[in-house]
Amino acid sequence: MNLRDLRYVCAVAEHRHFGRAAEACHVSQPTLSGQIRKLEVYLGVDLFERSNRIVRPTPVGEEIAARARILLQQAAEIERLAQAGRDPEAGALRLGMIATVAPALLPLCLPALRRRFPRLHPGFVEDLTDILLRRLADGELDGAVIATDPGDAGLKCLPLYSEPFLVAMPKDHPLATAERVAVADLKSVHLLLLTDGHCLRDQALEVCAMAVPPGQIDTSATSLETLVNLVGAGLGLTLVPALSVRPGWSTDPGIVCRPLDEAAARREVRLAYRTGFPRQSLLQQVAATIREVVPTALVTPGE
Amino acid sequence: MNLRDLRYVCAVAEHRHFGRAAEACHVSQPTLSGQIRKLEVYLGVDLFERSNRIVRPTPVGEEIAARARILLQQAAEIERLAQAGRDPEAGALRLGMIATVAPALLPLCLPALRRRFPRLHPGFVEDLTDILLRRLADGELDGAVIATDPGDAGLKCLPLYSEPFLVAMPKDHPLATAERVAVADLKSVHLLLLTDGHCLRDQALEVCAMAVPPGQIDTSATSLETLVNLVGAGLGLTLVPALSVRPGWSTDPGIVCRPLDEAAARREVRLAYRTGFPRQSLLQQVAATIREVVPTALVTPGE
DNA sequence: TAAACTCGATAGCTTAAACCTATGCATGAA
DNA sequence: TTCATGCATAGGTTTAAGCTATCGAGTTTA
Repeated sequence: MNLRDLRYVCAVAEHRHFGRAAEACHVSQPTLSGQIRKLEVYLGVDLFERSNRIVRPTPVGEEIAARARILLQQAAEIERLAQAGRDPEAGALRLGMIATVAPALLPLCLPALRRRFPRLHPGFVEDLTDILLRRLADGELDGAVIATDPGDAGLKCLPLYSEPFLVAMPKDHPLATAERVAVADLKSVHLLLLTDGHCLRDQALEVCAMAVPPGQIDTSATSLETLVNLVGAGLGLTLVPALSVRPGWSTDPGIVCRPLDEAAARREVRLAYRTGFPRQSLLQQVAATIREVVPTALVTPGE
Repeated sequence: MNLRDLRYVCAVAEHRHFGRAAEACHVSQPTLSGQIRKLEVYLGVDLFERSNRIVRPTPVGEEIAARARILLQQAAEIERLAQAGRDPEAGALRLGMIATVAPALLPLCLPALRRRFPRLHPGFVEDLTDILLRRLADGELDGAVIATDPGDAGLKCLPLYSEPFLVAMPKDHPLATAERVAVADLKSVHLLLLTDGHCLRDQALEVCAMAVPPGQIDTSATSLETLVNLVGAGLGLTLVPALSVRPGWSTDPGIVCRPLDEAAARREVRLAYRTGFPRQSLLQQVAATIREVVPTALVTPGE
């Protein structure tokens, strides 16, 4: 049995005339007759009663035609669904972001994404890089904004922006007097870090060319916000990604941020996705949109 | 798009593996891959994400597979429906009967039909021959028990039984003394008839070789029962089909029935049906069943 | 009563497409 | 590096859906 066969049955049931039904189906009358006959043999029932002048559906034929009509409507529905799905800028797009990016980037890119892709329903998840990458690989996410090379096979990246680290310190800290901070000076200060798993923790340590300072585990924070408050309380210094710096910090917790003298003290923020993901062109446009809303100084040439 | 294609989509969505899905569909892997690819091109959407080691339905693919599953179930339902309809002894069978047959024949044949065709749901309509034949031709009835040649093109008949007419008269009527009544004697009696349209009226007149007796129109009855009561009241004589004779008549209205000396004074009761009717074999068995329950003396050799 | 007409069925052929086997190619594991 | 896995591609075969032409039963018209 076939969708075509069912179309033929419906046509004959409607027109009660093989010739006109064939015309409606855009096939010749013998073709339609043959297919109907074949279906009748296959089903083992007569669907139509062909007395000489008139064609009449049998009770079974009537019932089958009625159900076939419904079925064909649903088939058409599926095609319409596909048509809607053909628009890659429509539907849900599930994105992940690492915790040191999301609070700074979301307020910037969300309005832009809404404007640029009005039919898109973006969803956001904030988590550690490893967890985001696992969910991405599992198909739970369509993309993830991270700051490290995913390395993982089957994933690719689109560059978003290159973000320098700033040193955050209390207003009255000795290093705050200079315009820039020398990386070498950081070795002698008390560096506050995020908890394990945050890429920013590892990157901060790398910039300072330090291993985990023993005995500092108690000062690990779970968010940049907390970290900055700890700095304001005079517990130490920390590195803050440029995009996360807030003007309010200087007035409220009394924090100043100074750039480093090392140009390499930065992180590359990128959008990771599965190589097989079918809406890659959408992701490229999403990446472009994000680059547009990030301060131009940070944006890398892009793909 | 095709039912087969949808089956393939469901299989891949379920197994998440082209090879195993192909196996489940009893086709080779390239065949299945090709068909899926073709459907994707036709629909204009990727249904599956083939990253190297894993196959995953896209959101659209997932949705389409879910709907396809429902659709395929309904298609299977149609086939099951046909299978049930394949049994010609099941379902409704709409039969008509003329009014001078139904009251006598129904009580005889209904129990037998129920026993012989337990899955059949026979329905009965009692009306005049012409109306029954029109409804038969229109497809509102599947068969009609009548006592005349339908003549109408497109209809055929199965013989049921050959029914002699008896003369019904009051107990004390002069003709009641003889064992048989001579047809010639009927010319001089007052013959009571059914209203116009009943075949029995025409046949009674034919037996008596009479035209409509003028001035007798007021004595026309609409049922045999009434006619017999009129006879009992002494208003005249009438012809009664053998099967309609009731033993109670001799005690209650005081009627006797006598056979005629003319063997041709009878009617041929038959089952008419459309030549194109698909369940003719069922009708033949129904006719045979009716012949079995009619007193053997009346039954004709049959088809 | 014959001729024309209607309409579904049949015959014979053509073409499209579904299917097969064999092979390629990319990726991940030993 | 080699092997294994798994989907895609290539080329050829077969099924079946399609066509035109024609038949034949049953009506209608002349």
